[in-house]
Amino acid sequence: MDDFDLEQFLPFRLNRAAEFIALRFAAAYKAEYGLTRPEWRTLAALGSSGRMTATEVGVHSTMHKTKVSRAVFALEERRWLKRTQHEDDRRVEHLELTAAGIKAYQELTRLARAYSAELEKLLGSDGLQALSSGLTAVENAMVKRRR
Amino acid sequence: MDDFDLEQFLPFRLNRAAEFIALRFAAAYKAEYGLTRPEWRTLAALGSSGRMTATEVGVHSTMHKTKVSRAVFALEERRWLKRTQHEDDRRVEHLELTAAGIKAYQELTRLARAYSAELEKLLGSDGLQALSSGLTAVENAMVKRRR
DNA sequence: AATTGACAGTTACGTTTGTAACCATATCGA
DNA sequence: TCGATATGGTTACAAACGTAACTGTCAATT
Repeated sequence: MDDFDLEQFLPFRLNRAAEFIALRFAAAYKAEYGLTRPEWRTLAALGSSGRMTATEVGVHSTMHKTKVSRAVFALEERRWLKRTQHEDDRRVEHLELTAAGIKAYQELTRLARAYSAELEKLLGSDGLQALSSGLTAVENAMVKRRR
Repeated sequence: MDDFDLEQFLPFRLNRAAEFIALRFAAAYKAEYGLTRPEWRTLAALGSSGRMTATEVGVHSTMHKTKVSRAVFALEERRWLKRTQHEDDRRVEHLELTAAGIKAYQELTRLARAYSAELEKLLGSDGLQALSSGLTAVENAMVKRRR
């Protein structure tokens, strides 16, 4: 009917691939821990980088303030995270994982690593390599076009 | 603190890239036509393949029934799409774009093509090539793991 | 000191989503 | 021919989301 093909359109393909790849992993932390994606990301950010502010978490994991805010609240309720006030600037709060949070983080990163290995098998190392360098190109473009 | 890095984790990278790439295009059809993504996808599917059922649209564009259902409703309200009943099976309805729908489809595919060109410049043809073959690998994996 | 503007984080509100239940119709098997 | 089961599509409900407005605090300017 026309020569446009949704199947070939990069935004569509990228979206579909991301949904497929990310959802399979999300299912794990959702089913086993009842975590949302923003919560998992916040946990991962704090777990790997240690103490951070909410804004820093947002930058690190590319999430909007409100998502971070809600995720922090949820993790705090679960006692996986505690806040402490910055002394010099009372607007800022430092976020840090509790012992329980660190434990959860470690279990989840174990899952994440297992999933990475599974992905390598699923995509083949060539496929993985191509995808990774394609993503790097996108990431470079993102920096350039940072709004 | 640990050797896991969210920044390196493929599901995260893929998600972020997809958000970036798709959102930039989505902004266009959202701002100019007030379309949602499911609506755009449905329009694109029907525009390029002609008459289809709702289920077929869902398969073609990997969307859940409910998304398709709502998108069809919205497009119908806008008079961009009309339904006709299948004679042999009254559960099924065939979907088809109206003249206005086809016109919108054509304008949007023009936008889509322009965006594709812009992406090539943004990512470089090497980056684009890599991304595309990486996505192909994911797509092959999706077929294998079709749930 | 008072005013202004910027910034960290939260909250309210309307929209979009996913899950599951649902209706209507069709098909299969006894 | 009847009952069970499957299928196409819709709807109800709760959860998640984005936008924008908000609170509280800080810094700069006067």
